[in-house]
Amino acid sequence: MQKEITIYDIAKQLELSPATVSRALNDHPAINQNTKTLVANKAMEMGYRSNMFASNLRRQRTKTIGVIVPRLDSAFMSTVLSGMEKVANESSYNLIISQSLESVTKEIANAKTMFDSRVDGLLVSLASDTDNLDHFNTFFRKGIPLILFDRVIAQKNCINIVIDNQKAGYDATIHLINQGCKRILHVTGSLKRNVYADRLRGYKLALLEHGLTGGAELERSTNLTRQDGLDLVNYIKSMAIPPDGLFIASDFCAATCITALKQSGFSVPTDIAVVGFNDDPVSLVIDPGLTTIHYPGQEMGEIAAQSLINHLNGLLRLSTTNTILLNHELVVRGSSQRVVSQSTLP
Amino acid sequence: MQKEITIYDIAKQLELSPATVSRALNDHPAINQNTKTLVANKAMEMGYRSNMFASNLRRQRTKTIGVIVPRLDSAFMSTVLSGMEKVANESSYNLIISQSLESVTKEIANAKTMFDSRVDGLLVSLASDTDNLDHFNTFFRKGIPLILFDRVIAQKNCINIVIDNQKAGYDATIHLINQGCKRILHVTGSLKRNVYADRLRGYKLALLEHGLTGGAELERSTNLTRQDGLDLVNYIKSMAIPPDGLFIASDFCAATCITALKQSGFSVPTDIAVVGFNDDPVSLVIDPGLTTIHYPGQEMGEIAAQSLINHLNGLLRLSTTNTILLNHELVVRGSSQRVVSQSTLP
DNA sequence: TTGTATGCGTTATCAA
DNA sequence: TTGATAACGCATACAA
Repeated sequence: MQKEITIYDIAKQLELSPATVSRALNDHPAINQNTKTLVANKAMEMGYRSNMFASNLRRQRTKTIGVIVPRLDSAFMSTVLSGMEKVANESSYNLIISQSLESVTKEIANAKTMFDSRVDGLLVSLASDTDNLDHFNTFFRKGIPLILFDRVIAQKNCINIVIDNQKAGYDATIHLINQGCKRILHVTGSLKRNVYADRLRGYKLALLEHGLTGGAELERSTNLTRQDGLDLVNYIKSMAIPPDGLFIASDFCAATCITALKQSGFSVPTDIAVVGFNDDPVSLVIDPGLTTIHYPGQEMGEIAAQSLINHLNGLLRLSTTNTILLNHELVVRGSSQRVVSQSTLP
Repeated sequence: MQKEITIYDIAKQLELSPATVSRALNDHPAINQNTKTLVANKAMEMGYRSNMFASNLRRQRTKTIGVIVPRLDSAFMSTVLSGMEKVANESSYNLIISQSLESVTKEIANAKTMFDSRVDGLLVSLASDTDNLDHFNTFFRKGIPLILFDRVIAQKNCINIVIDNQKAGYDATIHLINQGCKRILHVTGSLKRNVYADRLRGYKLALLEHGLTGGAELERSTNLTRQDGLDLVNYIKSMAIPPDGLFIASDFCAATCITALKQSGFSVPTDIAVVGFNDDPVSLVIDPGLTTIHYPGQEMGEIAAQSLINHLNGLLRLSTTNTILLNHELVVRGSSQRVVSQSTLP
């Protein structure tokens, strides 16, 4: 447990002032090049490490970004986080990550912790029951940038990074219609959240455009869990006229549902064609392969982190950009392909 | 962007000394209860938040735990992280998370960042090509606790948290043997890593005990990716005598392999029985359901974080405990069940 | 039970 | 190009 080396120690050994050492270490333009290398070498030799607290205390910034997500243990979110970590790391920002577990109460507590940790900026995807952004007012008041991604609420002074969920929902539904589906059941999550409300809107629009029937019986709002996937089959069996198409807003839920459908004697895609959402790894494993909307998670994480860092460096003004829209893509696999006889299973 | 409130501001308003305010805020025993509530209320009223940097600078600790994992975007790792976050949050520790992307070079860089961030302790799962713990020497020297989990290297002064991978490998293999398999192919990852080396050892032991043939032809070291799962089928088709059992050290790889096997006309489990590892969500979705070793990820994360925090609080001495072994469990599903006719698919 | 005084390690301002 | 000095906000040893 050796003593910690400070710039004073370096200064003493080099017969310089601490101020000069500090400037040399920070590559200050007004410092002689020779002095810089001298200091750098000495620092290395003595095993110096800068004290970020002292530095942060002085500079009033932390080089830390806070991240609040609904759940850490989701395939989609882990790709997003992976992208964020990559970008943050490259710009030598640290990431403090916490999860709301889909509860606004915990989200509020997490926001407070982040505030007390004095993060330079915040990246947030909202819990399923969050109604407003009041708990981030402390951030807004202090001018700490907040970027919402995936699950967002539109608000001034706050970038949203999303895909066009309505268009994605529309694309998915149109695809089913093109495969000959006439009666399409849509299963979605909490309609408080843009991601689900927008997909539903897209679905309805597509039906409307093609003069197809929708209505309450064909719209199910669930938690999109494994169990919901299984329950769905019972619901389908209970229907007077079962659907011939299924658009489920989560791949994992869709995959369990397909498994259960097959066990109940339904044939996929012949009896019921299925489209999921997210392009979760599971969609490649299920048989038949799951048609889905590819969601660029890694990219979304990278762009969110990069936008925040750019803003912090004054390279991007939040007020000029308000929403960043990422491209999604329909990935057609076996679970929905009726027109072409041979599936494109991987 | 209002001015930041400090304990001095509170002290002035209350006509107390900053020291008293500081102590009151920290619930110091020597402070009058009335004073405490007085200070607490005033702090709340004025919108005070403590400055962690000033505090850390004084106390020489950070209330921050560093986490280095191979990949963020894995189902298993995200459950581990979820457990860690839960425990850390409850004890008001922050988590700084970074990924090595399976590269020892990046792991070294991450370790340095963590060191400079002055984390109070470190939770690490090693990259696939890490040979030793030299890059953590700076931590050892300063007495900063390091806990390795899942992918570990045994070392003095450093807790390992693992499951008994050898026993798990043994259990998986024995199960296949009990299902009548005589020729079992084992597919695993980098043998530098305990998790894979131990599983292989367990596999070999089980074969040995039952007088079954093993050998190089039946041991494949891969990266356990999706592609490896697909390639495996080609390998199997190229074998003079194909295996009748498959023990794959990763569920996702096993699942893709099953899909490919079925497409190549193999029947699972009749022709080839398959056992995976991890109890990844995918194992419930694949048809037939994947027999696997349940790996307690969430629990591992919780225990790792809790052990570290206990140590930091002086409640647990690292030297007394060296390895914490978590229970695994064989979960039997359809992919391996030959003896019982009806599968236990969910 | 409370107050005084000091230092934690940096960086920014001003001066040289 | 470098140096002296004063904060940054807090927690503690010592005094009272």
